[in-house]
Amino acid sequence: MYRTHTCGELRLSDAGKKVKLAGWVQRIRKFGKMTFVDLRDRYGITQLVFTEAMNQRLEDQPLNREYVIQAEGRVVERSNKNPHLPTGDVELVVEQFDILNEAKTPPFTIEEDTDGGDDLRMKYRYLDLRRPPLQRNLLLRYRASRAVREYLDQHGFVEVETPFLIKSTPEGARDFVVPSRMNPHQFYALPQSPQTFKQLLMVSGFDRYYQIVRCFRDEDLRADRQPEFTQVDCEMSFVEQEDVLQVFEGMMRYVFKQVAGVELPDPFPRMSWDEAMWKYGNDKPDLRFDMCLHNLKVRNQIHCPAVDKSGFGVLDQAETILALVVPNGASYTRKQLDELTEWVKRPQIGMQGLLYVRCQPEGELKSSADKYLSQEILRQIQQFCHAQPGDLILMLAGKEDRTRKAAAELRLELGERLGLRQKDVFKPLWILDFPLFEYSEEESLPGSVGRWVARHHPFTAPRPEHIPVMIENSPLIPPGTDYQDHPYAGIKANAYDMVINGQEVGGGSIRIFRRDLQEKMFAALGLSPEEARQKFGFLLGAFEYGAPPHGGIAFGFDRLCAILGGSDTIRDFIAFPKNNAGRDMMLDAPSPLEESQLRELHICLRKDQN
RNA sequence: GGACCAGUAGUUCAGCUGGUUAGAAUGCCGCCCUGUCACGGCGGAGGUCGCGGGUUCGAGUCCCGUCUGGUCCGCCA
Repeated sequence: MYRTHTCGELRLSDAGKKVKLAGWVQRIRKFGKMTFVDLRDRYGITQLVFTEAMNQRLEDQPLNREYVIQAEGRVVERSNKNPHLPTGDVELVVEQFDILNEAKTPPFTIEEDTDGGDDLRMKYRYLDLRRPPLQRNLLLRYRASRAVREYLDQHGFVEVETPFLIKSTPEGARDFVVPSRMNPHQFYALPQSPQTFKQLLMVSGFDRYYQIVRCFRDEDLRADRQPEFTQVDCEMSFVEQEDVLQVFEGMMRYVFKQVAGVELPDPFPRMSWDEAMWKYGNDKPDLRFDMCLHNLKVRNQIHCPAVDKSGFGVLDQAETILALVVPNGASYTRKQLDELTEWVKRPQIGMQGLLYVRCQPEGELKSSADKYLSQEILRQIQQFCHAQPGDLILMLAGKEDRTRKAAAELRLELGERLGLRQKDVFKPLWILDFPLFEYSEEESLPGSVGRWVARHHPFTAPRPEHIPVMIENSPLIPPGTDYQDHPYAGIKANAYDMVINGQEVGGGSIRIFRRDLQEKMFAALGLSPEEARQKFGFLLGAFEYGAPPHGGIAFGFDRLCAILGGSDTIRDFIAFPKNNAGRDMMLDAPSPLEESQLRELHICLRKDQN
């Protein structure tokens, strides 16, 4: 037996016991005739004391950081207690010890806060994972996955595994691809999600399915995006949107309660996609603070008469004018305002500038466009935005899409600077009534300028009242017409996203379950009947054998864990993550293959163009 | 596909308008220390300034290229 106790469990009540501990040497404090050693395992730290003879033996068997040792001795009450450690009332007086394994000096400190950069920490991930914060994160992840399973199990869901080696799909993200040795010149794709399989399970009658499953998407990455990531994938039969929302906000309430001790609201607030875009400029609003957008002018429609023919070109020529009110922001200095202006002019935001109106406490209005805008106009803008004396109005003007996006970003930035995005506050909501289609100008169909692409995925059902619009109209967008005027632009999906604190944690839809509508959808997306049969024949076939109405949802599990842990970085919640180029820095993958292996796969590499 | 930032000791970083022998902290090694817990004190070792080219009397510093890492836009149904 290597140990009788862990390094986190000894207390004053254990004093006098003879125990064995094993773990890693965290830190050594040497004095001439005695030595203290902090011994660490995942349960905690216990101080070992080497006195007299034992201290002598350290001369022959010196210890160092991260050595794995075993120590035996008596637990005693400390004369100097350490209130910072749970085990700080006691220490182990070592009577015998063994070095189980020596260790090189690690390249960074293995402590609560490390001195290592991301690069090194990823390369030596097994060392980084020794650190308490990462251990806490992985334990939180484990608790979250258990809570998910408990809840879904209690609600009659069945976990079913689906294959990883599947068929490439035309819509959506780029597929990761796996060559088939036994089928020369043919390739599997790794699933972007088990979408079609879970629908087939509904056709099979499984009724309530879930899976905590890895998904793969070969797209460019971000700090919070991994090429392989984990979803909680769910599907139910004989349900409408309302049923799905209730089951899964219940799940989220259960998980938050179990894992973080947080009570989420019952029910979750709901907001249409249109309202979210109008008030927050964003389909995943952060409701931890208000500061809604004020729509002074939208796509050349005047909502605040003061900005109509104001005589100020920036406003008069803008397609859209949006404003934000910073409570008590009138005290912002010129320097702070200039800084915000620079912020919106960054290429990623891309605005020409930022207009501001200070509502002085005495009632006077001071604007960066005083030369052009009268007090009367400013007064009307103030009233439109419901700005109080002492507040600051920030205005953005320009093209609708960019301006709305910039205003949304500015809102979040201001919320951040004002400390309104607290880590321990959780504001969930549902976003409903998404557009079914999105316009893509890159790909065109014959006789059409651009084409429609599925905003969610091609299996999403339209809202029932919009089904006729889809059936009765051609998806083609004739040259010379505006796609925004096309009937398809107004079709809403029977889809829903769950948003928490400005992050999309899950999304799903009621699915199409009739062959005719599914074929119409494929046609709308520009898939010929032959292509549709080739790519999705199995699904269309299944729909001919009694497919029940069904719908579901999938949650991004990595991100959910990060939110539960109050962190922005999902990498810290994945045991072995990849960097932003999709590289595993520890394995140094991906890597070239041996020629023999390529030959076996019937693959020959071609030189890059240019 | 594009933009920006960084690369200097094991590690985290400083190094101004180019100018003598490239610094700090921490870690590491040695010596001293019986109550520390971020122990303390004294001493020491440790550098191809990412790589290649250029400008210059002279480059860590300026220019060009390249590689690596990071962040973002596009992209991610």
